Amino acid sequence: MSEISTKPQSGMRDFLAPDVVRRRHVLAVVQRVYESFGFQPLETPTIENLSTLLGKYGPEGDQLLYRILHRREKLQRALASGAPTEIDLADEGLRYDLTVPLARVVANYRDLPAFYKRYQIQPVWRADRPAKGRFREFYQCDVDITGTTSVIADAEVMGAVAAVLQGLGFADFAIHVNHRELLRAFVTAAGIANENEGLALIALDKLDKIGRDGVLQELAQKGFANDCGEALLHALEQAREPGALTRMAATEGPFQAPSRALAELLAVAKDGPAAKHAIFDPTLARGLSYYTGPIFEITCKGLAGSMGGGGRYDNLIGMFQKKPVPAVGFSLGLERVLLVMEERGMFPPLCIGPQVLLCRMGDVPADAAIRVATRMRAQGLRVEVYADAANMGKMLTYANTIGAPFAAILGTAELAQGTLALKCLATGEQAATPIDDASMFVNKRS
RNA sequence: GUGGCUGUAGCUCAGUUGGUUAGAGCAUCAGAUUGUGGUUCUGAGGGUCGCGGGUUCAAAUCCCGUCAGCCACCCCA
Repeated sequence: MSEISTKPQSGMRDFLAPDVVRRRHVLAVVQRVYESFGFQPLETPTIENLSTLLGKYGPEGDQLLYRILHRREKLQRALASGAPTEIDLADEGLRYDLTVPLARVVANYRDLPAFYKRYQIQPVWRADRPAKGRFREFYQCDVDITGTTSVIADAEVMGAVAAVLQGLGFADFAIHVNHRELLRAFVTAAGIANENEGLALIALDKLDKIGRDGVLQELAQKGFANDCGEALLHALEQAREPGALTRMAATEGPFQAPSRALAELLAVAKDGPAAKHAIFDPTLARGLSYYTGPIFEITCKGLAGSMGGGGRYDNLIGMFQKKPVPAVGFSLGLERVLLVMEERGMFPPLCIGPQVLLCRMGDVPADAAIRVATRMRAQGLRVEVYADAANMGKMLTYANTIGAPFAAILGTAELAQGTLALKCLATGEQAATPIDDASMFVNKRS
């Protein structure tokens, strides 16, 4: 009697071998490329204090945090207190991204290098509604550089993710680049109050999808005066025209500084892997509230959301210590990358199962089979021993089922001679082979 | 959070206007074949028709509710 659901939790998945090898294939490229840029690995705990997590991502982000209920006495005490609030019931949560844990680490280990370059590949959790390419448990592949406001750092994180995508075979992705200060200047110039900046930017972000009228409608719906919306749209449309960035960079006023910064960033990035991919996009707005300077987002044809995002966050680390430390980072979403690669058939042939199934005939003792398998494995072969006693037809069928390309038949005759009847299942070729030559036989035919 | 679609065997799905004991393919297992597989043939196991209620002589089928999954939007990686 089994009424327990065997499905994984909504928004979370089991990965069987074919999934695992594809994920590993991508992660191997990510790791290799990140390390080639001089980033060093970091891993942090799954669980963080809620005080670490709360207030860093904006109100929507706080809502999506997985919280961990108190245990035992603490829980009893909280429940007994009458009307417990969320804060009374939990003081820990699952990490929501890798940037905030990094900020905590930088504040906690004061002896890190002045320019701490770390990469981190770990799962994060968001209590979001699952959809295509969106999960509640997913992997982020982050690169960050702390301790400098240099444009080199910005360009390097852009270059690192661009190099990863190129290494995986992508050619048609775009890295949208914008600047928080520039957005703020647009919003202010249009006569919109600072506290409504977020609302306005969300509407603007949709310009490509719902069009000019759609954005105006949405702005009106959110209570913005018509001429405010009109002014904002007009300014942004002008900013999208070719040469607008250089023009703004040359014009005194609130647009000048961020425009100059972006122009410089694009100029520097041009000599790295992000060349050809980086584009100025004045409508790009990102949801996370900790960004302060340049912001990035990667898009790719055929993908609804983004493959990755990032930006500069010069005030986040300062929330964990007195001394502010500037930082910039970029995050690739492993599942998004996999989704596109899957749809486009971008994976090379990948296999990991056993190369050889060792078929023990009924009259061969089990310990002899183990001895032979051990000698074969010592040659570097991946060997599975058929566990049950069975006739040969069944064992060969099983070899096909698990995708093993070779079968090694071990009967009393072979055992006496120290050989194996090695069979290539694709061609049917079979030869009596000394046990220690098994890898030669296999490698010659693989 | 909004809108839509779908829930029948492990998987993919049929199932007529509501009508006897709910089917097929794939997969699994067994046998034909106890030292030679992929093909073929024979057979077997496997179902609370998502769940709950209603209408009806009769419900997988119609109605209501609910849950789950998928798609689009929103937001994000």
